[in-house]
Amino acid sequence: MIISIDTASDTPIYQQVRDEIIKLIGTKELKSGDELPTVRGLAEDLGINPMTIQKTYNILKNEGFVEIDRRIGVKVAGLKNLKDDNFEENLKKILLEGKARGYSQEELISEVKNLDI
Amino acid sequence: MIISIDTASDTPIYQQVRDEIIKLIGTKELKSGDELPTVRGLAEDLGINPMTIQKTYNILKNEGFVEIDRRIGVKVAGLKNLKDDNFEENLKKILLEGKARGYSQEELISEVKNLDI
Amino acid sequence: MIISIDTASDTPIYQQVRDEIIKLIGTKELKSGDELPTVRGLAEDLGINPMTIQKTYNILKNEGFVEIDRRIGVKVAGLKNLKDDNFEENLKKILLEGKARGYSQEELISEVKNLDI
Amino acid sequence: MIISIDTASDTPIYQQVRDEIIKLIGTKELKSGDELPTVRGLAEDLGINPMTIQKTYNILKNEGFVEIDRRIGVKVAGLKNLKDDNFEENLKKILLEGKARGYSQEELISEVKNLDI
DNA sequence: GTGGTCTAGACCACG
DNA sequence: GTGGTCTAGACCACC
Repeated sequence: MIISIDTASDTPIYQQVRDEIIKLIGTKELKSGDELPTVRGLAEDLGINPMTIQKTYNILKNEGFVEIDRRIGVKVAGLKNLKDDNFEENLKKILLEGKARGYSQEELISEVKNLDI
Repeated sequence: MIISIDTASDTPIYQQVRDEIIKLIGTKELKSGDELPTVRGLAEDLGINPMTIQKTYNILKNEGFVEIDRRIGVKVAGLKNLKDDNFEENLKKILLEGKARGYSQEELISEVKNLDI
Repeated sequence: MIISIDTASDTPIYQQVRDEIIKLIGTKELKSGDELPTVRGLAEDLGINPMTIQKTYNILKNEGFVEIDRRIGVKVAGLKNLKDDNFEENLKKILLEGKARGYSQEELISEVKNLDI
Repeated sequence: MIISIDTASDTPIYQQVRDEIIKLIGTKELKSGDELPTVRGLAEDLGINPMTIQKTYNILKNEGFVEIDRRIGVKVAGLKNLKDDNFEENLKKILLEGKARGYSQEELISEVKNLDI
């Protein structure tokens, strides 16, 4: 599982790791039922504090993306619709920023279509 | 100009104000050349410190969304293409989060189309 | 005389006008004895307050670049060496910034040579 | 790290500190990876408010000269070419001012060469 | 009038 | 420990 973080970024590391894992789910590189690395293992790989990964996994659980089983570990949750007002708000916000930056409707749509290539 | 902020949120106020203003530019409620409220005026309206707005305006200037004219105040910059790698990265990230949440390509595209209504 | 200013810039207008005039002297587009526009005329051309140009001319006089004769107006001063510690300090500062930005000695020297083309 | 500021100057303190740090990078007294003093530490040393240094570091980050790692603090960024139109503009402006002041091409070139001594 | 800078001191998030 | 945010109130430069 390829996750890259940037310790010099101003987004918190736990957040970056969350985003990266969600991206992997979005691209289907991680599918329902797939197991995620252990907290300790991933922390070592990334050279960061295990507590940071712990926090990431808790967030992902609360958001419904993963399930945590003390015996098995962490695995990607079954597909349900995780539609969320807050998410739609954020999506709209960034799409409007795109408009403000001068992107046309067509350009934004092609960004969406490019995801499935 | 209607801007709403949430002082209890964990996203910084200056950031929220930035996002709100960019949304207004995105929806064309603010057009090139329109004047923004004065630093002090907006700060008073929102019940926050002028320096916070000062920071917001400075960021918007650096991002190219507004121009600051000592004589007049702050106004929305002329339309140029403010395409930015970082922005595209963020857009892609949130679109993939949409996929991970179970949104279909069509649903995401209709979000884009809804912007122009 | 072609002078362009940017009212949205954060360098004061009087400063911009000063810099532009000095650039014209540096490129020999303005030579010793040449007359500068009147305060009022230049202010009108640029669409700014005459006091601003007045300030510019005073600065240029104090720096030794121009002479002001109440009867004739403002003209470029005779060539003398206006070497100045402060200037050398500034030059060194910006050259070092060039090094910090990764410019090589050769690149900086070619910038100097390009002035005479 | 020796940084001197002049609180009576009309160039902002945060700007002076920025310039001083860039000079240190330019002279290689600060190299890639070197850690800068903490915000509070440097502020105390200089007898100024921490927010002023905060602003300096933020500017340096945006300009690409430093990286801010939450875990460590602020360090000099890896060498990349930070070439910038605005910088070249400024360089040209001051070089032309040199010509206007009567410096010959050779004198200006020797200023560049002196940097490497 | 406008934006820009600075202070002193507080509180928070991150790791 | 680090940097980041915010306040309340002051003073300054520019036009």
